Amino acid sequence: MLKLSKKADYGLIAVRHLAMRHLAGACSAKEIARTYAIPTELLAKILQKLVKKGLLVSQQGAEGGYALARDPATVTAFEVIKAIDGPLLITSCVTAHGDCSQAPTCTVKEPLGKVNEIIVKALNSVTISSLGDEGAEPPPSTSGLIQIGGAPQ
Amino acid sequence: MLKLSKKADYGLIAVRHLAMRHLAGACSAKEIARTYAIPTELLAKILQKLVKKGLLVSQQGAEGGYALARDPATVTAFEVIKAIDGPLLITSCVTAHGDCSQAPTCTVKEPLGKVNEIIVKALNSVTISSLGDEGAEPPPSTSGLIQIGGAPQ
DNA sequence: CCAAATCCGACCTTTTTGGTCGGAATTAGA
DNA sequence: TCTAATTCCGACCAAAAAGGTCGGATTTGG
Ligand code: FES
Ligand code: FES
Repeated sequence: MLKLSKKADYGLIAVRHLAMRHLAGACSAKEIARTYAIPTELLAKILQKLVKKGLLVSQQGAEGGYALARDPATVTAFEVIKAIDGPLLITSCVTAHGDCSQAPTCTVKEPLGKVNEIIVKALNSVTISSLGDEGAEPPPSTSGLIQIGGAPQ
Repeated sequence: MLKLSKKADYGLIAVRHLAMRHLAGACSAKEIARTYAIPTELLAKILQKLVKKGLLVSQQGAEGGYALARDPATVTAFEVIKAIDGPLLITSCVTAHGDCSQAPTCTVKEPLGKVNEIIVKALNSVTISSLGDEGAEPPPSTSGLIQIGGAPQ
């Protein structure tokens, strides 16, 4: 259905949270989970994935926790999503075994590939620090409301 | 995982096929299915969905089949996808009951909403007739510059 | 030593997706 | 009129993915 996974969403939220207190110490998974009402163990697993990909660093032991590995301005939403959900491929032909029976006759994967590129570019233009702005200052006037979903019927 | 469903892919292929023989007669689901090695009944159900949404017209009885309801140049990939998979919403918060527990504290759905708009625009810039010719004809408008993060304020 | 925390992998449940089946209604043509 | 071809429609099923949980090992600061 072309939607982001909840894990990726959680990861984005957590990374943004870490970015805001980047210069402070590390932050435990439990604390982040409680702040945003995310299942603790699930968030922990997501964060561990991000550690493995090198986006975060973890400090074990008491008073430990997670922290950003790089500057928030250099980390993009696409990196976080890719680390959690795997490579972003809009075309559904890419199963694990790569055996799309339609591949020889499929006529839409090429134009769709271009769309894929556009999405990646869009996601890459969103840095973690730019996510920070949104929440730090509560928007007093909701003038720029985003409306995309059309009336279905 | 942010990927298109196979049904949507099948639908795109079928619609494109119909577009190529737009001026010829109708085309049976079985014929299309065989051409592209798609399960017949599954394709039929997809086509029926498109009929219900008004993108296709169907002719019952012997020698019947499906045909495009409108000019191929006026139908976009986004319409086909939306008809099959429902409204395109990248944020995972939008379940059927709309009960995202993170909604009050979520800090990423707004910037992600902008990304969503970009995707919709990209999908809307791909018409069915442009799928028809594989001649690498890049859509001249709407796809040149992508800028989302830089809301200057 | 002990408590707090990450780490890690296995496991389960729910939801979504892809695919199938059988039969009713409709239509063109013999 | 009769029949074959075809759309139509809803229910059903199986596989996969997503979301979430658990228990234990390991590390670290006090
Ligand atoms: S369906 Fe796999 S190539 Fe398009
Ligand atoms: S997770 Fe639902 S609002 Fe972001």
